[in-house]
Amino acid sequence: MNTIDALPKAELRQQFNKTGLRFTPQREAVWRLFESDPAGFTIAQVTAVLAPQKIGQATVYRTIRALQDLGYLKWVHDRSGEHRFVASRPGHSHMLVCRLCSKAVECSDCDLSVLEKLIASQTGFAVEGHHLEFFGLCPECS
Amino acid sequence: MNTIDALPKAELRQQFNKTGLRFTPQREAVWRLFESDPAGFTIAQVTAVLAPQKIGQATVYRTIRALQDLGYLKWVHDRSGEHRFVASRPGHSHMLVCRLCSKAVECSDCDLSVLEKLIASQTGFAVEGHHLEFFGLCPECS
DNA sequence: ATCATTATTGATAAATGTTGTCAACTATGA
DNA sequence: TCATAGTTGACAACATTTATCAATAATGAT
Ligand SMILES: [Zn+2]
Ligand SMILES: [Zn+2]
Ligand SMILES: [Zn+2]
Ligand SMILES: [Zn+2]
Repeated sequence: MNTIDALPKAELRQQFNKTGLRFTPQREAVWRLFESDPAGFTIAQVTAVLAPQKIGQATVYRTIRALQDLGYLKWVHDRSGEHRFVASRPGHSHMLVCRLCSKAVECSDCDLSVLEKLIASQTGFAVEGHHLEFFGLCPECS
Repeated sequence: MNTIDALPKAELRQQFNKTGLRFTPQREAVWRLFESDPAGFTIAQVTAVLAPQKIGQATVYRTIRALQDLGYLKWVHDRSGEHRFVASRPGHSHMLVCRLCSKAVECSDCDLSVLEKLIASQTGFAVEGHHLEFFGLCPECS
């Protein structure tokens, strides 16, 4: 059960190539791992899981950064405040993270423009963007 | 120019003591540093600044965690995604972070309940809380 | 103010986490 | 198929975080 619909392999390859990056088996392995679990992984977890497949940690770091830059990976916060990476679609969105099963689902259609205008008028701050993360219980855990 | 009004030293001491913690000169020094600059600091910056005062990095780590637990320190993200700590008042709030001068101001009175209800009805997620961070330009940098 | 209690400190070491290097390798477009 | 240029992983170098512990000092009670 995935957070997002399976991403065509060709699309991802194209996105990599567009930036001069190559879509290698190692990078595909990292992506497939994220796609396999909507709860996401910390970097340490990814290296641990992929170690048997002989994928070096340098590659893990590089790939996670690349996927982030392409918008296919976003981070959410753990209870302890550390970052966990989660598969996502490119573009701005918010994340809903389950307190129990840690599943994260992406939410793209929430509008904060009213709030941003309110802040602008109250504080004089010119808001350009935001990061918003929700936590609670997913339907299955409720 | 501080983000927040100066916090009475006695209040902070009391908050520490209430939890069985002691308000030491080292802890006060760390707090004063955060209070002195609304842009906040990364852990590395704090240790660098306080090194001449012979404050060990272990103490810095311990104190930052304690201040966080008491609610007097919150983190924001800088461009690279790393955490910077900023003085704050206990309780839930949002942060407005300036893209240019990095100043962070706390914003306590924004209501997301409407949005949370919308999410609940759209996704079945029972929202319990959130983390919201704005970025843009402060009045001085606009 | 003095004291006994008990948390705190900082130096050091140990453990983790992250980035740099580079020769061998391989995905890509022509 | 081939030349080009990005990628890999082992390893080292570096950075960050946590653990230890004897000496020190803040606290609440007296
Ligand atoms: Zn759940
Ligand atoms: Zn973060
Ligand atoms: Zn809020
Ligand atoms: Zn500014």
